[in-house]
Amino acid sequence: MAKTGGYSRAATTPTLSSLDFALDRGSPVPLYYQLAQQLEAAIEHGQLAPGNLLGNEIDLSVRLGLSRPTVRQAIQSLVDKGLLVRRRGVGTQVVHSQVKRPLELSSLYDDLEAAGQAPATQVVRNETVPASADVAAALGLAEGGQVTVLERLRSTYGQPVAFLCNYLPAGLLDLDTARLESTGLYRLMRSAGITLHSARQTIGARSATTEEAALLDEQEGTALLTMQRTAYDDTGRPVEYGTHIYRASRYAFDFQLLVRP
Amino acid sequence: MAKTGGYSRAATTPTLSSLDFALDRGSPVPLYYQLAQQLEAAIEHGQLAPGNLLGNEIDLSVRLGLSRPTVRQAIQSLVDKGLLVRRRGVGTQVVHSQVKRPLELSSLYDDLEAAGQAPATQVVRNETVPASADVAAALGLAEGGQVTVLERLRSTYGQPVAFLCNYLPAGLLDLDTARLESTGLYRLMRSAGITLHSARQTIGARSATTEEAALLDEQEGTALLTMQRTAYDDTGRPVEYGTHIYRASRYAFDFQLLVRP
DNA sequence: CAGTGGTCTAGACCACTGT
DNA sequence: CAGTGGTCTAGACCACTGT
Repeated sequence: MAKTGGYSRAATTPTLSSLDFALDRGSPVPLYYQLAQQLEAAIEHGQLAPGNLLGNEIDLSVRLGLSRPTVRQAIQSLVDKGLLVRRRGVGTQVVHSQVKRPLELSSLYDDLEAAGQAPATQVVRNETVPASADVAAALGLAEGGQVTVLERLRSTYGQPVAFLCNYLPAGLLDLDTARLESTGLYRLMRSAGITLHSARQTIGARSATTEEAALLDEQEGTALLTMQRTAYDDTGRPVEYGTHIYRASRYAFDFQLLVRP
Repeated sequence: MAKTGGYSRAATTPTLSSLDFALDRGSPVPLYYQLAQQLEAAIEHGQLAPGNLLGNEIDLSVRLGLSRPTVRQAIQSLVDKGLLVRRRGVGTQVVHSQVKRPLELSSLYDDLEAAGQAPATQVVRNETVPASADVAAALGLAEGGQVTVLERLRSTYGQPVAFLCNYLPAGLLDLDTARLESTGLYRLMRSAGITLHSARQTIGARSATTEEAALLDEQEGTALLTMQRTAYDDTGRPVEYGTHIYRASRYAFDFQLLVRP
């Protein structure tokens, strides 16, 4: 194989070298972030195909007029997203199968809306009560501490999808029934300045009781999907505990997992 | 408030300043990783309590004899794990509620073993067949391409827990029935040098058919938990597609989610 | 052996936070 | 205003990979 320095290097990056990245140093958007977004766009639009090598970091930084750490920061953020793979001694490649959706703390409302299903919510209960032992434990409160309990029936096209029971520390945010019927709980929390950071979820299944079947327009004994979740804000304080049941005929959990090394 | 440089700074880090971190520059373990592990241990053992401030990065780097980027790299890895929170202008704190388990691509075998349940596996089917359309699509193969199909019944204490059906590209690894009965599929894959990187999972529920009920020692119509998963290696190639059913009375999925900003 | 990413240094300036 | 983390530079040496 013929080998000339510049030529062979260019040959490993047929598409990347022809892309131009526009970096704006006047912008408040960090340079590494500008680069990451443009690389992501190039991957998404197929200009960088799966398996393509990116070219080494040093060349890339020289070509872009950036320092190597800045280029690495951009690349690392895409590695974290699962779009690129790095191998020492080999190079940085676009992954073969793209991760479509990163793992997210799923919001039923957002999921249904994203699927074009126009979710509707009926608030069945919205009051402040003393916490039972299990709720207090989940929310890190003293037993008998005040919590707001919400019960909501969520439907699409006039058919119930899920029955949601949630507990929140009283006074954490304003839980207006009208607003709860027009949007999701997590959106309300976000707009109140609460940043969700992590959650612990348990997903299981069981047969519907008579009451549950009636609520969800199913027959007694039908298989239901169940979820319990405690969500934490960015300081690690529990902000929400929920027990949900879903009609298995109308809903399933869809996850994209990334394995962190 | 009395304020003397050294004193007030020490006051914000009552515990950290009394901890000593032992960094070994002769070790092949990176310095940032040594620091991260010692910080993590200090958090786990309660020497750094939830809400404690870590002290600013500059001081920390001077005290440890490290550069600031190295200290930042250690801190960032714990922020990624959900153990620390950083706020510009405020500082770095230990989160209030610790993330017990990071999100993982769960292996039923490992989960059961970790719970002290001594899982046993019976291989019901292990053969190479042409791929059906759905299996070929999931694995990115041509329809009719060769795939290995595995059917396994997993039990603990002599009672079935799940029935697992998996498809893998033929020849990807040696799937010895005896080894499959003594360990989990993911462990076999790891020991064959396959690094799992991401997966797409769907979790749902449905009623057991007569055959499924018989397999799992349940009654027809019982609620079952179902999972479909396609797993990808670190280059993004699909390496496994599975359809699993679980006895809801004996198993539930337990997840720890981190929300990436 | 050449080429790659992994780690590390010693700075600099800035944006944001809370008093 | 002082203190914090966020971004960025311009290097250095090393470990690993594949030929």
